[in-house]
This record gives sequence, structure tokens and C-alpha cells, in this order.
Amino acid sequence: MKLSARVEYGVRAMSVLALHDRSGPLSLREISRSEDISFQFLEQIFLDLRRAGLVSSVRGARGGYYLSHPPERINVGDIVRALEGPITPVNCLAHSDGKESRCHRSEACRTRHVWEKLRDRINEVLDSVSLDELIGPKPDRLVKQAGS
Amino acid sequence: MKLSARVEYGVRAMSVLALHDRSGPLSLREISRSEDISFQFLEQIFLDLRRAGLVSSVRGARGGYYLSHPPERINVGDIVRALEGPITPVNCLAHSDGKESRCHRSEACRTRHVWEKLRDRINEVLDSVSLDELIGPKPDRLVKQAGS
DNA sequence: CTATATCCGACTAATCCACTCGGGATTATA
DNA sequence: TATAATCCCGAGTGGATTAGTCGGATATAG
Repeated sequence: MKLSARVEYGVRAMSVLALHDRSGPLSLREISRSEDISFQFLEQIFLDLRRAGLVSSVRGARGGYYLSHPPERINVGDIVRALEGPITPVNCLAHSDGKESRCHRSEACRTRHVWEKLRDRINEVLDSVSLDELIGPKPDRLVKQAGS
Repeated sequence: MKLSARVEYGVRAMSVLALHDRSGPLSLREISRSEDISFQFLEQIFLDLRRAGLVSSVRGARGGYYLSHPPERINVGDIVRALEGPITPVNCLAHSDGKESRCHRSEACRTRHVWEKLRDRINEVLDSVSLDELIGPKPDRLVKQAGS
């Protein structure tokens, strides 16, 4: 029940982009340094993030990446799914071809329901956190909830 | 974000034990056959389940395993944790020594909160399903909810 | 033209996982 | 008592996955 380093790095890197939103592209070299993540590994990760439409790139000198959408519209679930594919706690839940792939063992479906529930809850949690929230409470929000 | 085959097999095997609750020990050979799981692999799994106190064993001929507690008091979370250890979606959440292991990167804790939330929700879901419920709705329960 | 970037397929090393092996200990039953 | 059935257990193995690297192509600012 672990997420990959790709996801952990991806989320951290994306949170950096969120912090610098609307201030031009940020190069992977910088993110790599500030977050202490292998530059070449980050490259692989960002290829997938771009293909998923979460970030956009500017090539060439002074290029880099920036968020394709405002931080409040990108959530952790998007990043996880972009980097690991759909969340399937057990193999029998993976339906690569779009069909409802029933396990060949009919009675195996005794347990199917739990795994579906688990999958849905995981997605809910991940989808409930936006980059916006990730980079910390905004000042006004802080005032509101931590009034005393 | 996957569970191991150990867990999948373990839950299925435990559900078989639940079905035969209070009718003497069930041998791994039988479970192995009925659930089509490698016998020797099942042995490994049940060693851990026993060490976790979820099942008890009877050695020797006509021996086997039985649930240490009534099915409604054993939940899927118990089984998962017995077979995979504590649930830690990312490494920085693992505190092997009992201390609060902060990531050495202080700002990494920007993301820590999400992973903690995720971990807690996963545990909640897994803990909310007992073996009892897993082996299917009891007749009377079925009547109640599927009245029409 | 050069330096700085992204882009990308292929490769490698390490780790993990599913499963096996070979035996030892225990006990019902013939 | 002999035998077979069963749990017990440390150690190994082969394949898959993952984390990370490499080499080079392409694009662009200055």
C-alpha cells in the first residue's frame, strides 16, 4: 500500500510550481536543486505530467514548466493518476480494455466489494486536496479557522 | 497504490475460515485447493496471521487453522496490517523506531498532511469491513434491505 | 553560435515480490 | 509404534518493478 517515489517527487515538484504560479516557467534544474530530486528522474516525471495535460512547457533557453491550470483546479489525484495510472488496489480490479473484467473465479467476488470501496475512498481523498491547499493555508483562511 | 498478493490471498483465505467458523480447524491444503492458491505460499501467509493473533492453529494430523475471534470482530484492516505491516503511503510516514520521524527536509512537510490523511482514510475503510460482512449478507439482513 | 532548456528511447542497478525448497516438530489414527 | 497429515520455519530463487542514468535530438534566448 505504497505510492511510488515518482508520485512523491511529482507532488512536491508540482507544489513548487504552484508557489511560483503566474511568474513564468520554472526550469527542472531549479526544482531539482530546491527539492533535492535527481534532475534526470524529474525529467521523466514531467514528461508524463505534460502528457497528462497538467503542466505546459516552454522549450529552449529560459524555458521550463508551468501549471496548465490554476492551482485550485489541480488536485493530488490528478498527479497520482498521471504518474501511476488508475488506482487499482488489487489486480482483479484492473480493467485495461474498458470491459468490466470479472475475475475468472466467480466466488472471488466475495472480496471484490471491499476493494472497490477502498479504491473509491482513495480517489476521493486524493481528489479532495488541490495544489492550492497543499502549499499552505492562505492568510485570510488562517485567520478564519484559527481565530482563537 | 497496490496491495500485495499476500493480502489478497490472506483475505480470501480468512473469508473461507469465516464461512466454516466453529466447525473445527480447516487445513491449509483444503483452503489452497478451494481458493486455488499455492499451498506453500499460504503457509507463509498463515504464519504471519497466527503471529498477529488472528488465527489459531492445531498441529498434527487433522489439524489446521481456525479464527481466533468471531468473524464480526476481525476486519480487513487487521489482515492487511498483519501481512504488510503498518500502512504508509509514502516512506516519510514510516516511523520504524516509534519516534515521530520528521523528514530531514523541513519543507517536505508541505505534502505530509495529505499522506497522513490518505493513510487514515485507508485504515478507516479497511477497518470498516469485518469478515462477517465479507462473506455476504445474512438472510435476514437481505430481507430487510432488499424488501421489494 | 552558444548556452540553456525540454524531449525521448534505451539502458542499468537495485529492490521487491511471489513463490519454492528442504527439512523439523507435532499429533491422530491404524 | 509406524505412518501420514499437518503446522512450523529459515533460506533461497527467478521474475517483475522501480529508481535512476545515459546519450543524444530539438528548440530558443541572447
